[in-house]
Amino acid sequence: MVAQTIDGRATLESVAREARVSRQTVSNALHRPQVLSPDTLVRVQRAIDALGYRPNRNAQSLRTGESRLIGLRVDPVPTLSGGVLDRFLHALAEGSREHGYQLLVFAPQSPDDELSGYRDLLTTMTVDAFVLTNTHQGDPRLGFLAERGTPVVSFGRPWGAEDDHHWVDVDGAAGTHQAVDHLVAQGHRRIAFLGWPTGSDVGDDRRAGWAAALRAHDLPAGPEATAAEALDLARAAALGLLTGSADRPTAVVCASDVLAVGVLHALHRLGLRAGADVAVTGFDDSPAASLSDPALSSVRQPLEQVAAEVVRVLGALLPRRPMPPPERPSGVLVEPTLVVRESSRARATEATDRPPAQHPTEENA
Amino acid sequence: MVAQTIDGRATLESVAREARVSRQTVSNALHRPQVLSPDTLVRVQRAIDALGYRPNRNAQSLRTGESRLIGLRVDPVPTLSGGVLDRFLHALAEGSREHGYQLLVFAPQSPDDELSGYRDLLTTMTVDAFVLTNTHQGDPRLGFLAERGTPVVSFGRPWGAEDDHHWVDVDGAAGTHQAVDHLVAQGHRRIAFLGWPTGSDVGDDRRAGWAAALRAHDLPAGPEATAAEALDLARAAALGLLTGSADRPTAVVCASDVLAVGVLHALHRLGLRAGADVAVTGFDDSPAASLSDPALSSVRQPLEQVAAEVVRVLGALLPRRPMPPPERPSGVLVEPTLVVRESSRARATEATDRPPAQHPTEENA
DNA sequence: CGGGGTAGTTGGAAGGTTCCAATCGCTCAT
DNA sequence: ATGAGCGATTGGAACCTTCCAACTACCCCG
Repeated sequence: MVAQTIDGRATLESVAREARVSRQTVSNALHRPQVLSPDTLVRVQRAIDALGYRPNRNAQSLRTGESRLIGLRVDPVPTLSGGVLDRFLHALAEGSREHGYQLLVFAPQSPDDELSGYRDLLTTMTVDAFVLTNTHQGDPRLGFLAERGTPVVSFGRPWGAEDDHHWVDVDGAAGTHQAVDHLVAQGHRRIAFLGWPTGSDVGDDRRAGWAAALRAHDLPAGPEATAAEALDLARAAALGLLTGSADRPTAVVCASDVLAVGVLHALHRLGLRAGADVAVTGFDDSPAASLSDPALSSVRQPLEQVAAEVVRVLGALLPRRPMPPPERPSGVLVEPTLVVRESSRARATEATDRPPAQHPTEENA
Repeated sequence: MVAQTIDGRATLESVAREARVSRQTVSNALHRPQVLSPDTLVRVQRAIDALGYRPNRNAQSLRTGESRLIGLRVDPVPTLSGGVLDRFLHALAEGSREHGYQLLVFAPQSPDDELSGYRDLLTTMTVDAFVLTNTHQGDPRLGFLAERGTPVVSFGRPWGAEDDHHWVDVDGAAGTHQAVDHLVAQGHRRIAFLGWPTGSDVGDDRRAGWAAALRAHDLPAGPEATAAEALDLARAAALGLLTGSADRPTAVVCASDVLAVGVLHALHRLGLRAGADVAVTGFDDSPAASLSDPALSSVRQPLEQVAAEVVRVLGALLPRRPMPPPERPSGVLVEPTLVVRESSRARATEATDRPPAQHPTEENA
């Protein structure tokens, strides 16, 4: 009985013949099995298995107008630095698959027209939705996509006024706050901050967490400095921070791992021991963090969780149901976790200090 | 005149009406413009522009049986470590686009069935071809895909006997050979190697380059050691290498950046200065390389070039022409480049040495 | 002046799916 | 007994494109 089509690909039609039912019944077996009588269902199932039938995705997409693909742009200059993209991408692909979607990764086409890539994928009906990363204030993509009703979720919140889109973000301020908590628990009182130049939303947020934590602990505002995301600039700024005033900070919270490594270098140059003399924390837990000497404590973004949330929010937007409830734009903020390593751990002499249980160490991170 | 369809999407049909020609003529205008009379062509073109028409990719795919998507699996444990995936992915997306293809990124489904993801994407006609990474000897994917004639190019050569598929790879041996050349030019004579445990094809290849280079320079085989890809193991192995024998090596070539950073740590622990006392080179030029102290010289894989070659080879395989010439499997080997930083540069006192011009320094890398 | 060739253009069909309206076979209440 | 009602199943149409065969002018040559 098992009669394949010429080129071996089973179709709805061929399955229907095999099971001696109509096309539509096979389709129902796949999409609304409850409407079929039990014995018909098993008969169709058997035929499907026998022929190894899998629906042709292109035909489905053509008919339904949905491609079940989610677009994600990868930029030439990595917007998600140092291995962050790796983790996020995998988590996103995984999550999408669980919702029956797949990920289409594309590169920007023309640097002048920011939107062309998105427009193309939409008008050719190649993708149903987008995940945006690295959105900035007044990002033209948000308006453009909202205008044509494309489901969009951005990794990164709308820092500006209009938050008329869905987003998922990591609470950077909570991350630096955690870092300060940890340092205070280690006995530190003068805690400095090394951040990016003012004006970057993410950077300002991380600074705010540090400042708020100092206030929460009734500590005076520590010294601070800024440097762009480059090792030599960070090192120079750190030198200033560590030699500038009479009472040197005993700890430095940084807005990124690169900045933190700059501090480590500065300490080394000054003959100070990171961890023992001055504690340092970074942000992002990039691969470099565990390789630095001493290993760098760093705030780790829960990218798997971010990706899962992104997919969840997108999933609610996607299957264009009849009369979609005018769902208000939803924002989700997830908490990062400090990974404690040597750069912020007191040495053996102070090992009697109760280790703060809420902060995972490398082993269980 | 400009009459959009109800929901705003232009179709071939609507363009045809607008230009007062038949559907087929519009299709010809897109695919075989030379068969149209010049004035018809411009008339159709005008209509296309006026309506903003772009062909529906799903309909095209259904009709032609080609989705114009290339599948790439991203694995939970990053097979391309430390930012390598970032670069490769972007380059691949870019290259695909230039050939009219796009990249579909998927996560493995069930860990037990290695092939299920590939099979699904094929039988649902979601992708036309695959790019494989991290292929190993007897990789089941190669046989499976070859069996059903799927175009495949792997990043990584078939180390085993049967090389019946197309591949692009980086000449790791050439990379370590370059490193040795550079070190010899700096006056080093006792050059050690720190690699991975024997049995890894990639690792063995990198070791072979080091060994061959020593022979080429008439140098005795230096000491060597192995460690798995972990910082503490690398450090321990490096300590053995540096303290084991009477005449300590003055340079260590490593099979990875992690191993090299382990050597840096060991040197620091021994009170030796990396670069000045013992030169060190890594492999992959991961972000951590430029952050280490001192900055690590490292062999950089030309991933952009690899991706371009992958797409080129795939491009030749893809449009299923009538009677495809039984093209023999082609292999492409591209050369990596050593990026020289402080970890392998003699200090100021020896700055009179002529810097080897063939090796780019960080600035022009 | 009629027939073969050609450049340009055309309508029908197919590709595999889902939506829609209709049909079939029963049961149950009247 | 009969028609309403319901669960189960069905065929036709549509989604949009490309392939194929055919058709229309028109030119040229015999």
